[in-house]
Amino acid sequence: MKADIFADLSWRGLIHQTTADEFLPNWLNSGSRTVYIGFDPTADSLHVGSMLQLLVLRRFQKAGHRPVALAGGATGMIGDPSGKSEERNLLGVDDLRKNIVGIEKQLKQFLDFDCGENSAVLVNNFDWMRKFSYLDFLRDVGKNFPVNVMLAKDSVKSRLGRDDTGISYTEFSYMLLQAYDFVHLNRQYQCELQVGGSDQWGNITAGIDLARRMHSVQLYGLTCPLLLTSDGKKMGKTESGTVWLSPERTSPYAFFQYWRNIADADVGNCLRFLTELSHDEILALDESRAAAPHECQSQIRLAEYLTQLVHGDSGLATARRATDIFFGAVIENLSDRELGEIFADVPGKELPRESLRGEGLSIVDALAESGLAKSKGDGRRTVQQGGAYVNNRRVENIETQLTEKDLASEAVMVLRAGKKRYALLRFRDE
RNA sequence: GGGGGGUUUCCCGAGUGGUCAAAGGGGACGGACUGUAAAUCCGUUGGCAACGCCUUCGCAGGUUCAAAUCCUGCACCCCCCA
Repeated sequence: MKADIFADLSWRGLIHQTTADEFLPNWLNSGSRTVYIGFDPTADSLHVGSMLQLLVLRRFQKAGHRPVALAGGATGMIGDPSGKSEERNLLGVDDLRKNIVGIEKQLKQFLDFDCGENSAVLVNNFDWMRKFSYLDFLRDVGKNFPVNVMLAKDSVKSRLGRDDTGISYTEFSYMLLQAYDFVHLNRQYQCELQVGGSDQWGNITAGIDLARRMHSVQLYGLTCPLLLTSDGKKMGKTESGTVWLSPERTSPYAFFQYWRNIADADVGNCLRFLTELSHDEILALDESRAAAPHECQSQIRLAEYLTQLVHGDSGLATARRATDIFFGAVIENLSDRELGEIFADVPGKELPRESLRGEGLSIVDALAESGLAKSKGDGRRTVQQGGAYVNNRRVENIETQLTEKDLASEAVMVLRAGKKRYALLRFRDE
């Protein structure tokens, strides 16, 4: 085998729990194994939390194992109660289908599907679950689940004995589906190891038990820690929402900035969990962070690495250029298209081009129109306090009139109030 | 059923006839500092055709040259006694 995957995962802190601590290291190093992780289609894109799982799968592949990525078309219809304090709303079938398509696209991006022996496999559990009749499922699968064992699982226990919320039969049955997936993948692909977040332990062990009961085979499980910040919150959530992998939902710039702003206390874990940087480089970054925290070398390396990985070279380039501009570089000689990319997250307003002719448009009116100022008085104040910028040049004079020569590109002008609040004005011809 | 207190600008909260666009604090915003952090400091914080004008102090009327402030009615909230 190419590398000692278990030792690497362990060094990175990616192993939370396994079903066979003694056995797994040698087993993984002595042959190519098939490993599976499931992904929930709760949205049409994966987010930062599931990225950790996906990257673990990728690590397995790079170490010579065969990864199976499962999109939960069937399980998504039911809803995993693990880690949820309340009953879920079921997703509509159409949404689900759309989500599966989006997620499969992302899974393909991280795994190699064309590398011979250990090419990745993409499956959707709807494909085999749909064929099951309810009666068959109860006889073949349900019979193997003692309810008293199911009741003891954390995911179920945490929902029982509460007055405000319970658990439906549907969600209660969820673990049977996931357990059966493991058995099915074992039969069809000789999959023997299931990996998941630490909240998946109950579902994974359920699958291992089921395989033993149905086919007398021994399977294995490994869980990873959840990606949490040092104050115990889920990573990848900001005030403005979740950080997604798809550029439609989270622009490369916003993605880059998320990592660029990770707290010192968290960035070490992120480097270990989410990058494939060498141990030496990570240790060197740890040292540089202790010695010169203000240089943010760890954050920058992390942001560049992940943006490149998720959005590619061009995404990274856009993010970099946007970063320069968002932090004050004067904006000139750009095209409408480039500005559109860079300011993808920025609100805009259309105005007739006519307003730039003659006298021009006063800076105060422009701020008010763009929404950066609540009123003209507010805009006036912003200028007087030195907080108004056009194309990142500070506007000193309250009397300033904007004309066509203030355009940053063919038809767009970039307004800014304060350090970070931007807005675009687009001037269209009549 | 009786008695008392309250309702103020984004929030809390002062103001009890003119000097009130309304103290103070919080929040927010701008500036400085800084590591794109935190803290700190300074400034701003109803609108506008702006040394002036208009709108705002629960709602609707009234007294007055002048009302957030006084009177009447209404709505809602709180407390005490039955």
